Amino acid sequence: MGGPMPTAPAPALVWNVALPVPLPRLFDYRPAAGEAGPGDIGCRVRVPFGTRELVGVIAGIAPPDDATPELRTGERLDSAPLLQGELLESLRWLARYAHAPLGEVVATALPASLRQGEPLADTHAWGWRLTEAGRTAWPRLRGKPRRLADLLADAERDEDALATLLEDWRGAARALAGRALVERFALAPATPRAPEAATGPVLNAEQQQAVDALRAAGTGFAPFLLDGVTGSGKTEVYLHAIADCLARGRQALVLVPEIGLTPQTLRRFRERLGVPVHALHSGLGDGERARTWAACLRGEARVIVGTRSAVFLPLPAAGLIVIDEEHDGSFKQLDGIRYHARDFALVRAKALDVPIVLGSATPSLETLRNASSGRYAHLQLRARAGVARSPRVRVCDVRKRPLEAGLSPELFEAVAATLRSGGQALVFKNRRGYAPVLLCHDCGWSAQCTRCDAPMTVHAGGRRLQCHHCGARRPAPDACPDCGGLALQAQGAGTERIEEALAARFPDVPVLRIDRGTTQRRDALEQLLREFGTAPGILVGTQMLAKGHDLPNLALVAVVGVDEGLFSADFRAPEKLAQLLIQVAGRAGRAERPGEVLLQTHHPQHPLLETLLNGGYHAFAQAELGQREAAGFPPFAHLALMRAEAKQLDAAHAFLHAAKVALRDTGIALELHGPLPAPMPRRAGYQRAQLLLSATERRPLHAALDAALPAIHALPEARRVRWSLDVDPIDLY
DNA sequence: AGCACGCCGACT
DNA sequence: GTCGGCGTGCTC
Repeated sequence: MGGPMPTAPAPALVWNVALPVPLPRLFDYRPAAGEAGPGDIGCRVRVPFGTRELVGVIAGIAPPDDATPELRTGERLDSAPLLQGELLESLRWLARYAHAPLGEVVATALPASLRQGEPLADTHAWGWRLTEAGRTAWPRLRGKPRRLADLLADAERDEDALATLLEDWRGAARALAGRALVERFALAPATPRAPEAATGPVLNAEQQQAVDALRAAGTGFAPFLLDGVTGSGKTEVYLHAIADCLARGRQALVLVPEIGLTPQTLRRFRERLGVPVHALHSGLGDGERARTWAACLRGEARVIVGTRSAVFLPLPAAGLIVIDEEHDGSFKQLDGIRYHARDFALVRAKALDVPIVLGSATPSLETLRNASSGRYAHLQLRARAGVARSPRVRVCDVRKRPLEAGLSPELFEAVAATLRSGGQALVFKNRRGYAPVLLCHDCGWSAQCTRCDAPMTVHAGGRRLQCHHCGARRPAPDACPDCGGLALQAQGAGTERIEEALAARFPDVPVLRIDRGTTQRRDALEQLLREFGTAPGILVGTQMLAKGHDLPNLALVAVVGVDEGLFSADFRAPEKLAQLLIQVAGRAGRAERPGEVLLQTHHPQHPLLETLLNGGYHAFAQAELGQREAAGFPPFAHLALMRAEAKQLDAAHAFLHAAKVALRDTGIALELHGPLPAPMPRRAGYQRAQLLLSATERRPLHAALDAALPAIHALPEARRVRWSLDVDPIDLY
C-alpha cells in the first residue's frame, strides 16, 4: 500500500469467522496467539465486534484480504472443532439454501450454552458421598438430611439412585453440601440406565417385508417412505431398524413431532432397545440440552429421540435417521432460520451416507411424489396390526339442523349412545376459546383487535376477549360500544363453549377439555388424561388431541370444525384437513370393537370429503396432486416468500417493490407476484405485505436470489422495514 | 440485530 | 441549561 509503516506484520493466515449477526458475510480475525491452521475450522472463537464481544465459529482460514481495512484479534475457545465434517458442511448447505448468513444458521444449530461460549458440557454422571466431617457429624442429623446421610453412610450413590431412594433429596444434599458434610463427585461418562432389551410382538408379513427391505438396502444413503395406516405398527419397524443400526455399533436419530415425544414413546424405545435413549425437546433446560449435545458429539449417545431441533445434533457414528409423522407441520421452524427438519434430515442422511426412513399414515404430497417417482423406496403397511379394526365413518349433514354450540342432535345422540355402551367420546374442534366472534345483534358491530385485522375470540364463558394473533386481552363489554345496545352475542363455538354444552347435557360423566388454554405445562396433558382414565367420559379438544397418547376406550370421534378447512385460501389447507381427518379418525377403535367417526359438515358433497371417504387418503392425494400441478403449486413449482412489515404500509410496499425490481434485473426467468397485502394485513400493530417468487425449477429461483440479495440487503428501503425470506414456505401466511 | 453517534423537544 | 426521542451508519 506504500504510505506509512504498517503497525503489525500481516499474518500469513486469518480466520474467516461466522458470527450470529444478520449480515451475509464472514468476518476476518487473526489469532491472539499462534498461527491460524486448518485444524481451527469448526472451533468457536470469542471476538470483538464493534463495541461488543461475540462468539462465532471459524468457517475457514485464508490469507488476509487486502481490502479489509484492519484486523482485530480473536481468542479460540475450543481445542478441538465443535462442528466438524458432515455437520459443518450440512450447515453450509442450509445457509445457502435458506439464503441466510452461516453465523445465524450455526447459532440456531448450537445449544444456548455453546452459543454463549461455555465449554463443551461434561457428560459425567454425578455421585454424592459423605466428607470426613460428614462421617463424624451424621448421627446428630435429623429429618431428611439424616435420611440422606444414612444412605450415603452405607455407600456412595449416584444421582439416579438417590432419586429412586429418597424423594426431594436435592434440597437436603444442597444444605449438607453447604456445611461441607457431603460432596458431589464425577462418575464415569453418563449412561442413563437402560433395562434389558425386551422382545417385541411378532411382526406381521408387511412389517417383516419392510424390515427386510431396510436390511437389504444396506448401510449407505437410501431414503424410504414407510407408508402405514394408523395402528399398522410403524414403530415396530423403526425399532427393528434401530436395533440393526445399534448392532452395527452406529447411532440412530429419531425425529418426532412436537406433541409426539411423550413419556410413553420414550418408555417404549427404552424398554425395547436396551440401550440408553436420549431425549431432546423444547421442555429441556439449557444444561440438559448441552449435555445431550456433548454426549452425541462424543458418540456416547446411541439413540436420540427428539423434536425439530434434534436434527442439528452431531452424529459422528451415524447409522440411521427416522422421521416419524413426516407430514407434521411442527417440523418446519417458522421464525428465524426457517428450516424444515425433514428436508434437512434428508440432506444430512445423504451427507452421512446412511438410510433415512420417513414414516406416516398420511404422507405429505411432496413425499408421496418422491415415492411415486422412485426417488424414495415406498414401503406400505396396509393392515392394522393386532386386533384393531378400521373405524366406521359417518358424514352428518347439518344443513337446516338445529345446532347447540355448533353441535347437531345426531352428535349428541351418538355421544349418548357411546356413553351408554361404556365408551369414551372425543369431540374435535380446531378452535379454542368460547366463541370466535362477539357480535352486536342490533347494529352488526363485532369486537376487533385494535392491533390486528382480526376479530377477537371470546373466552372465559363470554367475559373476556382475546386476540389469538397478538395475545391482547380485555374484558368483554356489557353493551355495544357502537350503538349502546345490549344485544351482544357470542357467535360460533370454540372448545370452551362445546365443553359447556356437553357438560350441561351429560352432567353425570366427566367432560375434559384439552387445548392450549388448559395445558400450559408439558406434563399437564399427561396428568389430565391419567385422571380422566378409561371410564365413560367426553374429551373436547383441538389439534393437540389428534395423535399421541393412547386412549384405549375411545369409541367415538366427532369432528365439528370440518367446514373451516374446506374453503381456506391457503393452498395447503386441503392437504392439512385430509391429514387431520385421517389422523383423528385413527384415534377411534384401537380396542376390540370398531370405532365410529362422525364428520359434521354443511357440505357433505364436497369433493374433498367424497374422495377421502370413498377412496381413502391416497385417492385424495392423487386428486390433490393433480390440482397442485394444474395450479402451479408445490411440489410442481418451487416457491419463496419475501415478507416485510413496518408501521407504515408504504414502507413495506416500497421495500418489496425495490426487491422485485432487483430480482427482475437479474434477467433470470421467475414468476414474481406482488407486492401484495399479507392475508392478515395488520398484525400486532405492523402493516404486512409480501412478494411471492415462483419457478418450476429450484435452480433459477436460487440463482436469482443469489444474484439479487446483496443489492436487496443494501437497499435504503430495507432499513425502514423488518423483512425475511422463507424458501419453500409451508403456507403463504 | 445491537450499538453509538447525532441533532431536535419537555423537564430538573 | 440537560435527558432522551429514534434516524442512519457500521460492524473484520
